[in-house]
Formats: sequence, C-alpha cells, structure tokens
Amino acid sequence: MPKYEKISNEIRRRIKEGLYSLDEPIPDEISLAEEFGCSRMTVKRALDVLVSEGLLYRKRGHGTFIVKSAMLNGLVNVVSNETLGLTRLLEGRKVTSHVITFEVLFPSDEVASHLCINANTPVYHLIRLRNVDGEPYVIERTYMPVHLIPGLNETVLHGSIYHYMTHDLGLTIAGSHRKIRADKPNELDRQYLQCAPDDPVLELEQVSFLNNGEPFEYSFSRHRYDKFVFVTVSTRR
Amino acid sequence: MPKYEKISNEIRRRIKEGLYSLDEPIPDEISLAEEFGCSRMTVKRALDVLVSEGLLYRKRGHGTFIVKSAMLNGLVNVVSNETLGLTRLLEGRKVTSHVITFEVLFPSDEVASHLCINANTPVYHLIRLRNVDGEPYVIERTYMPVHLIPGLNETVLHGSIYHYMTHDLGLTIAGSHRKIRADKPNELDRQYLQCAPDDPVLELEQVSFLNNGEPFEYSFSRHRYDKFVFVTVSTRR
DNA sequence: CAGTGGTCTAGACCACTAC
DNA sequence: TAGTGGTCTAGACCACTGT
Repeated sequence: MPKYEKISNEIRRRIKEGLYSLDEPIPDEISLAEEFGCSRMTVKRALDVLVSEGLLYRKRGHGTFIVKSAMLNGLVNVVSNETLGLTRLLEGRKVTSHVITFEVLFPSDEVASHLCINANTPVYHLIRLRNVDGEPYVIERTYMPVHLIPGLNETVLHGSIYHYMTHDLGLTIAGSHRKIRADKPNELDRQYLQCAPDDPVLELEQVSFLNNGEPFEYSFSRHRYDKFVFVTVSTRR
Repeated sequence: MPKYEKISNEIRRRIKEGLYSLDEPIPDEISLAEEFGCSRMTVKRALDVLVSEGLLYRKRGHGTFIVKSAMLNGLVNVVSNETLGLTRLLEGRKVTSHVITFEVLFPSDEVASHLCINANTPVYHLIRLRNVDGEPYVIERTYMPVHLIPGLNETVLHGSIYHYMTHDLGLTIAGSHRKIRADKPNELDRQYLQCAPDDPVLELEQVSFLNNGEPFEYSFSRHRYDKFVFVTVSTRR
C-alpha cells in the first residue's frame, strides 16, 4: 500500500474518531509531512483522497477543514461511486439469484454500439432476479460479449459474475458510465420484483469496461424503489 | 488557468476530434511532457483529470488508452457530478420558476441535523416549481439557514439562488452529498409537476456546503421521470 | 532488457488570507 | 508580513509489461 494511502486512512480514522476539531483547520500540510516523515506533496495527495470523498475542504490561505455535514450524517463510511456487483454491495446479507433468461444472440444496433462491437459478435443476453434475504430486490438485464467472458454458465449466474470475472478469468474492471432514472414498472418488474402497478423502479443503465478498455457489459438494473438509494458525492473543481 | 488544465483540455479536444487511435496508447507521459514543455508530473496531473472523467484508462507497463465506450456514446461532452443549479444545467433553454412556498421557520430535528444547526436557528423553507421551456420539470423543497443567505426575496427566487449566492453574496459552493431515489408522486407532484397517479418521480436529496464548510442547503428535488437522467462516472481506484 | 505508468522527494514560486 | 494551500520542477526509484 502506497504511503499516501496509509496517510489518508490514518487521517480518515482521526476524523471519524473526532480527534480533530470541527471549528479549526486540521494541521497544515507541512506539519503533517513532518509528522508522517514524508514530503509535502505526499501529504497533499493523501488529503486529495479525502477531499474527493467529500470529507475535507480546503481554503487557500487559510487551511484544510472537515466538512461538518459529512460528519453528522454518517457519510464517513460511505464509499461513493463504487463499481461493485450487488453481492459485495450488501455484504453480510444473503444474496441469491434466480436466472430468468440465459441465451446467446446477435446484438441489436443499440447493444452493439454500446459494447463497441459489430452486429456479428455474439453476446450473452441474461436476465437475473437478485434477492436479498429472500426478498426480491433488483432485476438485471445484461448484455456481454461472449468472447470477453468465456465459460459463463448457470452455476456462475447463481453466484457473482464479477467474482467469476476477477477471480477465475483474471480480468480487472476499470470503471463504468452510468445513467440513473426512474421508470414505471414493466411486465418483468411486476412479475418478479412484485411491483404494484404504481410502484416506481429505479433504473441504473451502465456500460462497464475492463482495464484493457473493452466494454464488457451493457446492463439495466431495475431496483425496487423502496429498497435502494444511490449515494454520491459531488465536489467543485 | 493552470498549465495542467490547459493540457487536459487540449488532450480532451484531440480525443473528441479523433486525433488519437482507439487501438493504440496515446503518447507516453514523457513525450507529452516534451511536447507541452513541462515536467512529467504536470502531464500526469492533466491525464488524471481525464481518467477521472472516464475518458482514459491507464495500464501500468503498457500505456494510456482511450475508453472506447466513452467515445462512442457521446460521453465526451458530459461533465459528471457537477454541483450546478438547474438554471445553468440546461443552458440555452428557458428556465422559469414559480414560488409555491416561501417562509421562515424553526427547523425540524431532521433539517437541523442535516444543516448542522440547532433547533433555534431560523431557516428558509421554500418550495419552487421549475419550468423548462414552459413545461413543469422539477419541484424543489429547500431548507437554508437564514444567516448564511441573507436578503433572499421573491425576486431572487424567480431567478437562480445559486447566482445570487455566488455573484451577489460572494459565496463559494464547495460540493454536496447526494442521495438519489425513485418515489411515488405526492400531492404536490401531482398538482404542479402534473404527474399522473402512476408517474414515478426521481428524487435527489442533497446537503450542499460552502467553501467555509457550512452546510447551506438541505433539499429534495423531485424530477419528472420522463425528463431527467442522472449521469455519472465510476472508476476503480 | 527497454519502456511504461506509480510513487515520492526536496525544493521553488505564486495566490490568497489574516493580522 | 507570515502562513496557508496551489502549482510546478527535475529528478529518483519501483512495479509491471512486453520482447
């Protein structure tokens, strides 16, 4: 683990435990550099992490301060904008999957363009219902190029595709582009998510890509509106 | 404008215009440093910006590449996770505001805790309907401590509060913590957003804070589901 | 092995703030 | 004026990738 990460972890811990006052700046960068026995640039980088988490803000010519609302709202523990499969997202709760559709087909124009492949490249088309502690939670419709994720089968689909990709195939997920919207329930939502006709769903459309740049997944995850909140932090440049 | 920002803008332009191949790495950091007449660290920082925008990814020992799906999906122009008032968000379209409620009151426990104030600190409570090109688009319920935003009046409310804060009061907005969820329409949504009983709404709950650390706004923005998509980028560390 | 990005240093100067 | 963070430099060494 790099030094700047150790430092940011340590400072995050101090903030959580209330070791720094909310009304004064935390120690200045040069003092922190001396304390941690490193250069000022390394401290700055460590603080960058916490600023981007919405935990700290800086005021030029004044100092670096703790964001009060982050403290009092328990956001200290929220890791935002993660690219996590559902299985890891809800650690500690029992996630099961019911496979509704699992087939291979040629992609539509829309799917092909989002996955940056041509119309002759086979893709998996799969629909899964994910249950948390036995209750329907989210239904996912996913398209993935077959050649990127070889060997997908029902056993994998009942567990975590992300785990299969990272552990068994040795792939690395780099990130994703996401769109979040609200929608009316469709046939599948009503049937599997047990949505009432007037229950909205929270849809997350995303294109995820590997660390070799290939988009490997184009998916629509539709969540029960009463069981999912998307949390994020926004900071000015 | 700092040098690293000029460089990231220039490289973003080159990516947009297709001047770099999608199948090869872009020039390495040392070459770019020579081209732009700066140190390698400055180039690295410029590229950091584009990586965090989801436009580039790096592969250690290999090079820096363009994210294909970002290119083909027109995401080059999306600035994600901005803290913008609606007025700026929809530049070029006509945004009008209808003030539904504008009053001063003592905050509830929930509001006080999110704004990090005590129960005796007066807050504005305002509800505004925002129309875009004459059509109802979003209804906002906002709480703001009076002492942070003095002089708020109906004239300001019909325009942009963010503009008033930044230009007239000289305040700087630092960022916000956000939650996004889907919900059923309530009475106000049906009346002002003209939601049908089964039209969902997309709710954005946020606590925004100034660059002096004070939370200045606790708000719930409820968007028509057919007129709003929240776009974001997620990258692995 | 050479070439890439990842980290880190020890300084420098600047812009801004408070006093 | 002193102290803060913002930027930038010219190097250094390391980790990882390909040949």
